Amino acid sequence: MKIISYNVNGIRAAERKGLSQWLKNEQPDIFCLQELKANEDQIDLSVFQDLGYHIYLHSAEKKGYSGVGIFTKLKPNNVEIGCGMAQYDREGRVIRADYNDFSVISTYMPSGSSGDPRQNFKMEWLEDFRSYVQELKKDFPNLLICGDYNICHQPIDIHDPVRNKNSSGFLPEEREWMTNFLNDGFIDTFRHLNKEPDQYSWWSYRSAARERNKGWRIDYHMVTENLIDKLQSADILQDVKHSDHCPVKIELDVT
DNA sequence: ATGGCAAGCTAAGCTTGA
Repeated sequence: MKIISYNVNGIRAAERKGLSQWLKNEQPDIFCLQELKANEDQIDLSVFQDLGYHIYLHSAEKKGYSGVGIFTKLKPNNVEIGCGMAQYDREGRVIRADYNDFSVISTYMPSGSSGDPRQNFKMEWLEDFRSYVQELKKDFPNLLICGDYNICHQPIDIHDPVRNKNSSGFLPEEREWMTNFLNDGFIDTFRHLNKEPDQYSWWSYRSAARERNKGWRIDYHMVTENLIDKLQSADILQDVKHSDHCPVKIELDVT
C-alpha cells in the first residue's frame, strides 16, 4: 500500500499548479492532505473522484483556513472526523480512516509562529493530542499518523539548528514532546530508514530557500512499533512543487 | 533583530504561516 502525505498549502492553488495530474501519475492508494484552505463546496472534487478516490474532508470553521483530508482508493470500514475536542476540531486538524489491518490519521498540527497565543495553543494541542493517541491506541493498535507536525525533531532535521534554536517549530519543549511521542511507541519511518542530512519537507517562500535547500523536515509518517515489520520504504519527494511543502511517501505491507 | 513570500479573505489591506 502506497501512502502519501502532503501539506498542499491550499488545494485550489495546488491544483492550478497541476496537483491532480501529478496524483494521476503517482497513484498512491491513500493520499492524506493538510492545509486544504477550502470548504468542500469550494473544491472541484470530481477531478479526484475520476481518479478513483473516495474523498473525506475535515474543514475549519474559518473560511480559507487549515483543513485536512483523506483521499482513498480502498473504501475505509469507518471514517472519524475530528478528535472530539471542540477547540481543535473547529480548526479542521484531524481525520481518521479505519481499514482491516490498520488506521490512518491525517493531521495538521498548529503553528506557533504568529506569537505567544498560538504557541501556547500549540503546546496545549501537543499534550492533548498525545493523550488522545494513547487512548486511541487501545482500540486501534495499528496506527499511521501522518501529516504536518510543525516540529523539527533533531538538528539534522533543520538547515540551521543554531540560528533557529528560538524559532517555533524547533523549540526545546517541542523537540522534547516529539521524543516523548515516539517513546510512547511510534517510529519516524523516514529517519528509521534514512540517516542522511539535508532531507527536508518544507522551505520558506522567501530568499530562494528551496533552491538553496534551506529547509525544515516537519512532515512525517509515524507508525506504531508493531507495524515496523510492514514498512517497505519511506521517501521525501523533494522535486514535487505545488506547495511550500513537498509530499512524503511510505509503502506499507498492509490492507 | 528584522525582513523576506505566498494563499486566501474580501475588495486594498489584513491574517496566517514556520
